[in-house]
Amino acid sequence: MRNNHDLFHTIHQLSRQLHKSLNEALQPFSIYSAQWSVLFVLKTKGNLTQSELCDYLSVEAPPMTRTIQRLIKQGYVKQIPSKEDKRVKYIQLTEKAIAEYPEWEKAVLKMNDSLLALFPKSSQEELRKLLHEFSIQLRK
Amino acid sequence: MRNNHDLFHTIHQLSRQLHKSLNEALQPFSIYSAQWSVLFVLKTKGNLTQSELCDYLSVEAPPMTRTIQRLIKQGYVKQIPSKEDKRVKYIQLTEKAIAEYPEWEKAVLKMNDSLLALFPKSSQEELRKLLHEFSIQLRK
DNA sequence: TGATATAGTTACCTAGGTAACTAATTTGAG
DNA sequence: CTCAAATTAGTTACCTAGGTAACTATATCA
Repeated sequence: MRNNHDLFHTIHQLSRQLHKSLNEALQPFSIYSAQWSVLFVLKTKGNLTQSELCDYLSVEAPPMTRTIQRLIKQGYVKQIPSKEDKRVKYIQLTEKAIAEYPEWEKAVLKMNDSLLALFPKSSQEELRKLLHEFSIQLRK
Repeated sequence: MRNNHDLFHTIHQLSRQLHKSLNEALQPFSIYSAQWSVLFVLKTKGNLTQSELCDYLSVEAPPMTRTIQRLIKQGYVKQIPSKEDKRVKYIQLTEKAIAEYPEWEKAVLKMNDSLLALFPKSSQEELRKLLHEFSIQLRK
């Protein structure tokens, strides 16, 4: 019983800590973690609609709208109206974003590595596996 | 490399999902997860100062001030000025909070159980262990 | 005693959630 | 086949949660 509180609390705390580190790594580039997550998905998956972005990142539509509007203001992303469905907007990385992406990625990978440096590779794998299983069970 | 993004993303997502469930469980009582976490610590550890609460919950002082002020407004908690140090305020559960606590706890435990029901006990233990180790490594 | 540290607050920031809405599309009953 | 009803994509407004910076008041220390 006590243990479940602790388990959930540890997950929550870890999440905040990782977020904080990510934001530190991205600070020199004036982007925040929410924006980075969108840029990352777009870079790896190609152009997506906003709802596809929501699905990939498991985020509701309203925060996604906000993040995208901010990325547009920063000139990192463009909204491209779909021709088949007038409701849909595809999100596309700009040249500027593609040019700067490697720097962002370098900073993020460096931070990730430093966070995981002291945590054995085998434990990382095990943790990844367990979290994934848990996460799937929750969705049932 | 990709894997680290996934690992961190999964933790983050899990954290939000658990939070959401906790808030659902607490909704009938009009308290939110942040308030519950304070009530829980006070019940198990006894009266604490605000900074002790911050330490236990790994939360910065300003959000703690807000959560406590809300609990005061709801009549669940009292601030008791320390006699030795005029800066310090001890936080104490009210009679009302102590009376209602068992209901809250029942709802939370029920939700926790249902979230973990499909996730084998041994995996839970393993996950707890790994998260704890990781979390300690990060603090180094 | 003057400099420094600590407890708590205030103001303002990002992140994510729900509810209510608009506009466009899909469905299904007649 | 058609048109009203239901669904879907995205936005707006407003909520909780947590963070930093700057501040006040008190304590500690050199």
